[in-house]
Amino acid sequence: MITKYSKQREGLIEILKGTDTHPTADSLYLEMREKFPNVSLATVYRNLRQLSEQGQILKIDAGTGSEHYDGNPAQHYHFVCEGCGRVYDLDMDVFEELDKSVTYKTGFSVARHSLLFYGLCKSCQH
Amino acid sequence: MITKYSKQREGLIEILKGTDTHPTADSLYLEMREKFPNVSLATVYRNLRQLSEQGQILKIDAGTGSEHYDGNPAQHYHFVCEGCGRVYDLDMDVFEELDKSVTYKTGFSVARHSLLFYGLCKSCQH
DNA sequence: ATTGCTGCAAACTCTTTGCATGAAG
DNA sequence: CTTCATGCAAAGAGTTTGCAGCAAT
Repeated sequence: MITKYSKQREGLIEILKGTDTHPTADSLYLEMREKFPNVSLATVYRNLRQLSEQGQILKIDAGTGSEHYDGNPAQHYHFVCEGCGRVYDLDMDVFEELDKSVTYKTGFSVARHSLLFYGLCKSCQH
Repeated sequence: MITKYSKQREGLIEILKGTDTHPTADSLYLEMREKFPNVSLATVYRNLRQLSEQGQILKIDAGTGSEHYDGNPAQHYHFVCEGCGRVYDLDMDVFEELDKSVTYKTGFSVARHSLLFYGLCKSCQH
């Protein structure tokens, strides 16, 4: 898991840590092109994969057709708007004991869980 | 949302209601070909989509690359094995009030939630 | 007779991979 | 000078769609 520095990866991390909009690879690519006009989509994907495998960022499978990425790797929950596809952070307590309790019940070794809420955000309701 | 009867859709429902293995479209297709040797993958996909839009079955986005389908449309939770990719039903209480509490906190209209646990199942641990 | 469903093939979207070049250590 | 990262293009996987014929109402 040795890694060499790259401007592109650094830039990607910077964008991700600086937003709470949970962008997809494609919109990250568009933002990246402003700083790095020649960056390729493949580089964005490769770095996203590496960073999420290292636990530096979070991959969110929201069921919107493409993955969303979260610069905050700490356990927290999300709301997915079925109107606009946006993903929102939720400010609510994490169920800390849940994984252990499932492990106990099932005999499976539970590493983590994901909790996603679906519905319509404020702008998509009216 | 008017629907005509079709043997293929009937057969698909039958397979789905008769298993708890949460198959993917592709493995459902393989099973379908035993009853309907000429059925096409497109038909499987079209019916899966229709049934899940009607709420007759559940689509589970487990992050394994392809969607899994569940013949039991009642709210319940799942465990995804990161070793073999299998999806298991969990026998645990549903957090009934959760959606309402998120609605209250955020102002979003929450329709449902999905809770997935990740780890290794018994056969994949040793 | 009308409308929905099917099979087939082609198209589409998202993501990964092979390869030659370039940058980091 | 060795190894990893990049850009490009091509390939891959999963899913959807257009269309002509068929089955259900």
